Amino acid sequence: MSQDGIDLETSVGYLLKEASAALRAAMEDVLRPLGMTVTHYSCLELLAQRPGLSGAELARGAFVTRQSMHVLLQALERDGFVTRPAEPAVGKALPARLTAEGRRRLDAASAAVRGVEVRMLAGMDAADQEHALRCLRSMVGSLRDQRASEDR
Amino acid sequence: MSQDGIDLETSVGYLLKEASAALRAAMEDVLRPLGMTVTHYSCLELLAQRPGLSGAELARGAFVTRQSMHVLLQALERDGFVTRPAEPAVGKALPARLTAEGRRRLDAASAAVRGVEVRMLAGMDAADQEHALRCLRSMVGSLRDQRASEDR
DNA sequence: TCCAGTGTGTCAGAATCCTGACATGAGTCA
DNA sequence: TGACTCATGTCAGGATTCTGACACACTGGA
Repeated sequence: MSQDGIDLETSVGYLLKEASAALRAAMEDVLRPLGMTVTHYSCLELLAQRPGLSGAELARGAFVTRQSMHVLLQALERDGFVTRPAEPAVGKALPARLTAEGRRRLDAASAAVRGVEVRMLAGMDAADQEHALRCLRSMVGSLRDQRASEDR
Repeated sequence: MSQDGIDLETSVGYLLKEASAALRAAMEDVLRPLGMTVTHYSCLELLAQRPGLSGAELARGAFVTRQSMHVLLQALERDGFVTRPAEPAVGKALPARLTAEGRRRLDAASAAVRGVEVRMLAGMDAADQEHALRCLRSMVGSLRDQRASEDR
């Protein structure tokens, strides 16, 4: 078998993907009864914490392209969960904001997602969680540096 | 702002998604010059470590549906990287195996991906990595238990 | 023996997301 | 002022993935 390759059982990268997939599946399970998708929820949650974000900024925060966020925002606006000015006040960016209805929908979804996260962290004490946060931030930072150094 | 919602800066779930997205982007960057996609690579790596896996098993290991893995396997077989018997020896499962050419392709890709993982873990010592592995395994386990208890 | 349950391969259609491209507005610098 | 770069919104097309469905094969219990 020529011991090269990456051992899946001890690969941080594989575990990372596995955990992310499991989290996404669990979120889909609790969001489906609410008629929401994960990207749906991510967009609303971002807007709640940082009102006035533009479509491109929301896309970066939700890890999708701005084209995908564009169609999502159109749907959210059509359904009355989000409002955007008809014309940009400055530049081209259209700052989006939650409507009262959007906030209501988000509150239900947010509670469900928080439940998922709590259950995900069961079995880990506060020190473990703090350490996990530091490790994840370190990984993100290292990957970003590496990517930037390849000028792209 | 009514302090509900999930603080994105301190949410393990958000960081998890961010790290996973960054890892995937970095892998795409190094695999693109080799003419491979991440799912492509995942399938080959899985087969190298566990020869004879069926399409459904590969799908679970690569976190896609078995329908998606089905079309991927057709392409890999057409390109001569993977072989499968024309008829199942037992049951319906068709055990897949890497060809010599597939193994060659994988070796190059595997080295590139290992480089990404090494750079991702830069700044973390052995103890940190071991701790991160335990945390990730704990999260996966908790999420799976929760999902199983809802019988689906 | 029969039969329900589970796992697998496969086909067809739909939904989702991305790549490519274009035009516009703002900032920078010579 | 004008050229250049960068970020944004938007449209069109294509690629990828998923959902739904069907048929078949093994297993275990009634």
